[in-house]
Amino acid sequence: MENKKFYITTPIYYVNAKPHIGHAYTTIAADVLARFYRQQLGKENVFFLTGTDEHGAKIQKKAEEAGKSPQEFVDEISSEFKKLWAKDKLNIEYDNFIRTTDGTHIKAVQRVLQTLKDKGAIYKGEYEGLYCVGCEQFKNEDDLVNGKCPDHGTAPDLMKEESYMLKMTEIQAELLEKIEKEEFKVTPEKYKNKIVSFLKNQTLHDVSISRKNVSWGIPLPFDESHTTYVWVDAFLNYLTGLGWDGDENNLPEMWPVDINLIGKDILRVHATIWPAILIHLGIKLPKIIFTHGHILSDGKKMSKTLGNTISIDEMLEKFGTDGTRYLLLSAGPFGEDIDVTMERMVEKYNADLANGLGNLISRVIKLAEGYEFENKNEYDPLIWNKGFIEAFWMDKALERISDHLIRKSNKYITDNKPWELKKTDEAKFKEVMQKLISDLYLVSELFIPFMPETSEKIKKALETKKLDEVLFQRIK
RNA sequence: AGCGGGAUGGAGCAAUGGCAGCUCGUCUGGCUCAUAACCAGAAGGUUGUAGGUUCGAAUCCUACUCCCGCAACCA
Repeated sequence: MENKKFYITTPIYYVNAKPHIGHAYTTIAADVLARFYRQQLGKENVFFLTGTDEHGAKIQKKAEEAGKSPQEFVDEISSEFKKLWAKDKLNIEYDNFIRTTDGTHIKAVQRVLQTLKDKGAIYKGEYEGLYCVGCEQFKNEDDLVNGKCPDHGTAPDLMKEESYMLKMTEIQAELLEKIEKEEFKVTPEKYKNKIVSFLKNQTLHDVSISRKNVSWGIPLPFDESHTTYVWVDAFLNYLTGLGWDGDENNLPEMWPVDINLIGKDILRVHATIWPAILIHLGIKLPKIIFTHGHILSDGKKMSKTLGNTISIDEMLEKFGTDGTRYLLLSAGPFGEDIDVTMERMVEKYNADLANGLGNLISRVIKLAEGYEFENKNEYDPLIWNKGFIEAFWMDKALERISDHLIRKSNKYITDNKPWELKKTDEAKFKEVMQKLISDLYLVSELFIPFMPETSEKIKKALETKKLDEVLFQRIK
């Protein structure tokens, strides 16, 4: 059955640091999907949500270090994300940008927590964790260096603290069933397998959903001495981002989520705590959790220590908005880890965009100058990419446009020599050019979701037979 | 230790039982409409190692080597 609406989300990004290439990758992919479905279903039937996650101990600490209030700090970083998504940067066309510090979000979260408490899904228990006395905070294994707090050089103590807990064990069987039956589809397959084996092999323990000594968070409505643990706060954005007020009997029309797009680092929580909350509330689960891989650089995780990071600003500067969008999406199969290096991206940029697409447009426009041609393309652009995009094969979709249209057109020009025909056989010349122009109209339409600006520029050039600027100047 | 992913011509990838293909790079030739771009042809691989199954293996099985990641409240 055909979906009549399409609701897609990115994770909301934690504002402990400025946006990086990974955030950009997820968001570009979501944007391409959203733009594609807007073409298919109409703008009003698509909702694309992104935003920022702004509470928690880590933020509180970072703000302190920066000598700012938490609110100032999160305002600043959140706006960095917004700027990066703007038209002059990555050109992300979201329908809403939610912030977990929005008043409406906070109210809705509190309402949900109260409901969960009333339903008996939340109880008072104890959270056990590694506590650093110097930081007055619980630490995660990942925060530690050689088992010691990096700030204080001391090993944290195993400590217990009063905390409210969300019942996980009792929903485990139901969750597993929903995942196995793909009522709650975790995809690609390998990630589903991961989660299924995880859920089969151990009993989920109840999770702590509050913190006692973190002030930068949403206070529990039934115990103001606790703030809400960030994950619980964050997950609910997928609902509050639609304007939901926290009443489970009054869900937004766009619900459920069609695609929760996430990176593999946050798969486990998204496939356990998030659905657990919804099951407790009696709300339908998202249809699909799509997990994509990470961006590696030279086969390794990007890290400052290794010095192999590639900044998104650097990419934008070098490749422009559409170049960056193209390169990230075509770097490898969506879902797998993709490996990028600046060197290879420059190569691909030159090969596909400058020498391929850009040069093709130049030569066709020059040849067509002074003549009139229409768009006589016979293919339906909405069908052309459909199968691929529905399968999330954005890289394959791009590859096929390159192969079937761009390379073929270049060959067609060489084979038919329109510059000669122009002098010797005008009828044939017009026929050849008409075919080229029509194919390029198709190219411009197919690129709409991927490279909206470029698509526009191509269309304009085809209509006016003039190219105002060189598309994708070759990088030396 | 365990779990997951991977190893294919110089580089990056494709091919899940049937002649090992694509892009980039290299070499040679062609073209001159175009962004020193475009087109054609060529060279280059005993598919990580060792065994096994099969008429047939990159693909299935076993063992091993190496690389990467994960190892629940890290957003």
